[in-house]
Formats: sequence, structure tokens, C-alpha cells
Amino acid sequence: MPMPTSDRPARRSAGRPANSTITREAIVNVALDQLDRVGAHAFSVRDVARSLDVYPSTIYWHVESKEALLAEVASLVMTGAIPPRGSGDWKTWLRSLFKRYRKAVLKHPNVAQLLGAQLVSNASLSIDLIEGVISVLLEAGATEANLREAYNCVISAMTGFMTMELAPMPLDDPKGWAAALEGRVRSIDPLEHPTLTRHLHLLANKAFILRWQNGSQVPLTSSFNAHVEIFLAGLEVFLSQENDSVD
Amino acid sequence: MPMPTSDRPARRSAGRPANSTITREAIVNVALDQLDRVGAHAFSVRDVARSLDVYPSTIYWHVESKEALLAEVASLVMTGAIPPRGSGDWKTWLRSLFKRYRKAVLKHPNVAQLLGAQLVSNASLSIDLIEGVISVLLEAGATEANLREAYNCVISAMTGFMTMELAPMPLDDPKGWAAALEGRVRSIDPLEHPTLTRHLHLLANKAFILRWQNGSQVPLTSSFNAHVEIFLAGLEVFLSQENDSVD
DNA sequence: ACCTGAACACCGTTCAAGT
DNA sequence: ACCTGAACACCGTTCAAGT
Repeated sequence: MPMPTSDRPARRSAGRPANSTITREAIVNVALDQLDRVGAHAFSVRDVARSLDVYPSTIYWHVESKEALLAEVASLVMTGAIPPRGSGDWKTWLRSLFKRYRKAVLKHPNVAQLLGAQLVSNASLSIDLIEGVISVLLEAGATEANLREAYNCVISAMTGFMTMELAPMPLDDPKGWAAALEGRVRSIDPLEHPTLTRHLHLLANKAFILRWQNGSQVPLTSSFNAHVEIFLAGLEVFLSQENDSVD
Repeated sequence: MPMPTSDRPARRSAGRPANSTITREAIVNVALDQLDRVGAHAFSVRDVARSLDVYPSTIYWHVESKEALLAEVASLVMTGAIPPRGSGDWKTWLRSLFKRYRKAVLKHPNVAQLLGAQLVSNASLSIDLIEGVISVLLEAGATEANLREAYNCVISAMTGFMTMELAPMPLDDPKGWAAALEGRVRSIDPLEHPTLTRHLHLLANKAFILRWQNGSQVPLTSSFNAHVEIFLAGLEVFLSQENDSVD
């Protein structure tokens, strides 16, 4: 059957509709819903069209590609994640940035895959974020010689951890796969890997590579917080290193 | 035409072949080639089958799924990236780990997408890596109270930066997209974003969000090195914090 | 045991045609 | 301007059937 959905009774005829509900904004909202439900891998523009009860080609009148749609979705999730300036020193501002980013992404865990590994980030992360990071780094003592490096490290610190934390589990057979990994983890040879064996109880299902559930089911909050503090402490050391010629 | 390839003259008939060239290993090697050429997004098991001049279903006799195949490819790239124990102190070992990881991934940039954002990492990163990281962290002074956090930060520091650095550019229209971003970057309003404008020359095409080529075309080596040093310095601070009860 | 060949249930995207 | 309807060129995966 050629209908987008089989149970919807009223079929819209061609031409400009009286009630123009199919806006770009509506498409993006539905797309975010889809992404939340099925993940980036199973996300399809045909499903978005089905939810809106239109043909797939309709989507392409409002949006240029699947990629552009996902970029828009990602930037929707990111709105409001940048802290205002003037709230404390550089460490406070960066800490606030990281925490706001985490909060925003945890509301829609599947966007982490977009922000980290697809260059969607280029379109989704705002110019204001960049301006804020640079200002704060200069305030922290960054120079022409190390500003670029410090900036790149801030952006990667912001996104990197959560990209891994929220990486998707294998799609099919989630139960069997989890059981298999759990079995593999629990049957590690104590003779070959004594240290791992001794500390496995601390790590099982709460550490990268050794877990069978991802961050949306088992958040790694304390590790993320450690990650932030490690980065801030390290950045301070890094920025104070080449300052022998300044003072 | 039903043939997998149209130009190959000799078509294999069904049944067990005399020269059994289609091994699991051969499939993984061809898959790595494919991944290097087309990227994770365009990678298809049908293309792998075409390269081997067999039907797609043949692949599925040797390998359980596309996902499992990519996991195998990733772990192939990772072999040998773990430094041997006993070479210096914990900082030296971790630095060596990060540099080896970078070297291995740069040889096959498209696996970065697999290692970072898909949970392929679970299958691809080895148990030996875990054992090494834990040992070295204990040597560095990690306790039961912070081992898990430190471990998670090491793994994320290893993969996070490069996942972003090697994130794929938009597939279609790469030239137009690059020009568009370049234009957008160069036309930033100096009044609204004065700091960014002043330092844009340092960042253009060499910084996250502000670049139009990815890490395989424009490597961010100095930033990665800074990232490593920032992490190591920060980790040292982190591990020495709760040690007031020890000495 | 290992492969063919066909089929199933999907995709993203394009484009003429309608109103 | 905005949508239909059909089509194109693909996918991953399954499964009976061959040898």
C-alpha cells in the first residue's frame, strides 16, 4: 500500500494545505523524539515522515538532508548549555560549562553519538561557546603560543568522555551480548591478569570496556566529575608553564 | 544481472571450493581496506562481498553481523598498541600508550569512529590494556576509593580526543560545505565576538568547530600532545589528593 | 562445510506531477 | 509554495537449495 501510514484515516491531498503544520521546527522536534527512542543508528527520515503522516519527500522540501536534520537536532539539544560570562573565575566557568553540557546531553543521551563522532559538531556547537572558551582561556593566562592547544583540549574534554559513556550497545541481542560480556569479564584468568582480577569488583559494569550497559542505564557521574577536575588541574599546570617570560 | 561483479569472468559454482580463499581473516582484511577508503558511514558488507567476488550471504557464513565484522577490524588495528610493562614509571607508560594509540589509529583514521562512539570498543580493546592501565594506576598511588574514576579517565583520554579529531566531514558536497563553513567563520561579527575575531588566525581550520577539514587531512598533533600532558599533570594531582591518610 | 541465488523488509534521495 | 506518488539505487540479513 502506498500510504505513509495504514491506520491514519484522513489522507491529505496534494497542494498547499490549509493547516500548514509541517514546519521545519516540527520536523526537528519529531526527529529528536525519534532519536531518543531508536538511537542514531536506527534513525530514519522515513520514520520521521511516517510520524508526521507525510511522504518522505515532504521532509526534503523543508530540510536538505538527513545529516542536516540531525545537526539541527543536536543544536536544539545544545541550546542553553553555554554558561553566561562574568560568573566567577575561569575554573568556575569551565566547570559550569562541563556540567551544563552533561546535563543537556543526559536529557537526550543519543545525541552524544552525533556530537562526538560525526562532524555535526561543527554546525551544532555555537559561536558563543567558542567566544566564551577563548575569553576564559586568555583570562587563565593562555598566550598566542598555546591558545589553540588549550582550546582544542577544552572542546575535547567537554565532549570526549560522554561520547564514550553514552556509546550505543550492540543493537540486536542486547541480553545475550550483555550476558556474554559479563561471562567473559567474570572468567578472566587470575594468573594472567592478577591485578584486574583483584579489582574487578570495583570496575564490573562501571568502567569502560568492562561494562555491559551504557551511560544512559548506568551513569558514570563520579568518573565524569573526576575527569573534569583532572582536566582543570592539568590545564592550570599547562598554562603556567611557559609563563617564565611574562612575570 | 545476478552476478556479484560483472567484469570478473570466472564464476565460482556452489559447494565447497578447492581453493578456500574466503577465510574469516581475508574478510576482515578486505573490510579494513573498505573502511579506509569509504569510511564507517558508507561501509557495507555487500561491498566487501563484491571485493571478494562472492555473494553477500557468504560473508554471513564466516561472520555473524556487520557490527561483529567492524569490531574485528577495530581490534586488528589495535593490535600492538599496548606498550610492554616495565618501561619506566607510570607517566612514561601512559604517555607511551597514548602515543602508540595515536600512531595506530592514524594509520587507519576511520576506525576512530568505531572506537569512540560505537561500543565496538568493548570487543576491540583488549584485556591486556586493562591490566596494564590498572597496574600503572596502582603504582601511581591510586586507591580503592579512586581507581575506577582514574581508570575511566585514562580510557576516555586515550580515545576521546582522536574521536573528535578524526570525526568524518559531511559526505556529499565536501567542497561546498567546506567553503560555506570557511565563509561563516571568516564573516564572524567582530562586535559580537571580539575575542574570537582577534584570535581567529590561530584557530581557523586548526581547531574544533572552526575547521573544515578533519584530522586525517589536518592533524592536530600539537594539541593532542598538550592534551596528553594536561591529563598526566591533572591525574598526578588527582591521585595525590586523598593520600593524606597514607603517609 | 561452504557457497549460490533469491527474497524480505527496509533505506536516502530525486523528480515529475499535482494543487 | 508545498505536497503527492513513484521511482532509483541501494542496504543488512535470512534461508532454502545446491555440491
